[in-house]
Amino acid sequence: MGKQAKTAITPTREENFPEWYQQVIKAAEMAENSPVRGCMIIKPYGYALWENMQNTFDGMIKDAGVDNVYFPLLIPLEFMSREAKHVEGFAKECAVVTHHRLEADEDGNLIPAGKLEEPYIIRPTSETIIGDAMVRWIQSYRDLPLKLNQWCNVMRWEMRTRLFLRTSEFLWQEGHNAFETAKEANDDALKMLEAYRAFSEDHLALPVITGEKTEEERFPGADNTYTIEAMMQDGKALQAGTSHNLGQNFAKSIGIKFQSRSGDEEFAHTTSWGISTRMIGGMIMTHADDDGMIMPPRVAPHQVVIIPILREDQDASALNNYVDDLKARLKAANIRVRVDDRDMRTPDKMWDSIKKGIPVRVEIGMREVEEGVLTYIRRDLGKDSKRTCTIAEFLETIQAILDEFHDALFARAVAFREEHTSEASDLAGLKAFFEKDNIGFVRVPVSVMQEDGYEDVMKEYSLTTRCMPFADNGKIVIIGKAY
RNA sequence: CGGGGUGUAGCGCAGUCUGGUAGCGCGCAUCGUUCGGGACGAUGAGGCCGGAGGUUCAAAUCCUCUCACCCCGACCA
Repeated sequence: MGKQAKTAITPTREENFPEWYQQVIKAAEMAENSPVRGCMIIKPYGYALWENMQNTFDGMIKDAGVDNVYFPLLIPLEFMSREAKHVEGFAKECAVVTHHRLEADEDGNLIPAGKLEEPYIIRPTSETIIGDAMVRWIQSYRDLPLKLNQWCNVMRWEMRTRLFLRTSEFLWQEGHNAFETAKEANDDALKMLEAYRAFSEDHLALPVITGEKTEEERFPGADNTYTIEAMMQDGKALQAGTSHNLGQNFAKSIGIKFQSRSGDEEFAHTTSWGISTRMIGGMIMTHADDDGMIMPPRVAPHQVVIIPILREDQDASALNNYVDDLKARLKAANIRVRVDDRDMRTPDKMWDSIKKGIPVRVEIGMREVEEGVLTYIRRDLGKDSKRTCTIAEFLETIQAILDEFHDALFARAVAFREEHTSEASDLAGLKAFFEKDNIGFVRVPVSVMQEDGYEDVMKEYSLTTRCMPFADNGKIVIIGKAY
């Protein structure tokens, strides 16, 4: 009524984008802040999404000939210092384990005791400890390529955190591959980036620009850093995944060598590549609207929600049988379906499914039961998309509906990105764009990075180079604000 | 680590200046009427007022110390 908001989420994107983002997560029950500073609690609905993402991408990793492994959470401090560039990159944000026991003092407070001879750090990434194993596992060119991946948590002591986008602890996969030749390694870095692009676009409906990072944005110790960059609805960029060609840099600093075909001792060429729970943040900021989340169907925890609608004076058994039967048939068709039979008012269930972004909502009341039909609504199109069809028809078309849903989400995101991408030929043009409070990306010739005053402009508008798109053969660099 | 702010019911807050034994909204529970795009009424449960010490007949309120968290700046997927 009067005090009722027009949108399910307040504030709207327009009013306050960062706050809107937090509220979408809260309303969809995906995650919340934890008692541990900077760390999140991923709730069942959010974790189900992550599991689906993992399952899909894990299959792609295995198709690429990579084996899964697991290495320890703790890394000997000394390992870090083996890689000078690594120290530069991560030392400032490492959590350090210095004790291995707690003792009670006279007041009963627990205090750390048993100081460790050598402290451990909690992995910010596992390059060094996996590299240490590679040193032992690789002796001959016959041991190459060696391709390893692990799904795990890592910790980086971030100053400012935001759910999914930047948390001190986050979940990811980190791949670490070693090769005989420079070309193989570079090809591999590009191949894994292509896997990220495919995963992102074909499964998350997240359009990305593939390209190479500029020198200033490159991963410490990498020869090349490749990236997928997405544009959020506020025009900011999100680096959604990176793949690094480390050349022989890493192998040299840690000692990964092998006997080559000619019998000489050579250093391996390595790559590393990762995507994380950050991608979930990207999906939210790309797809969600002022009524909450919109889940891309291929990874959505529930693709279809069935809401039974029953008045108290009606007999539930006929409806229940009808709904159970439909559910079974959808499951048999490999559709992830949920029946919302919770003890809640019907309108509340509907809004709940909207805020959670379940792609297709099916409503079934006695009307439908009597006629052998169902009514469904697409989340992205809203109540005007309401259709009634027979059960048979629905079963036949649901996969196509979900595919169309995916395509529509993707097309909408691409259109947004295109609308908010401009071209400029020089620094003055770049400055003019951001001076006017425009949002989005500006494509400029790479020579702009050489212009006098370039750094001042970048700093003034807090801009960063996002990437040099492959599509432009390294002639263009995309500049924008970023997460 | 600098600058600013906040700790009172599950959540969001008022009360603090001007001490008098704790309140509002949402949520939660029960009952009734409701239920196809956010319902309403009635009743009810729930609080060592962040912690410690002090002043006082009396402290959420005043004083001292402490802890935690948030925001803004320097780093990052």
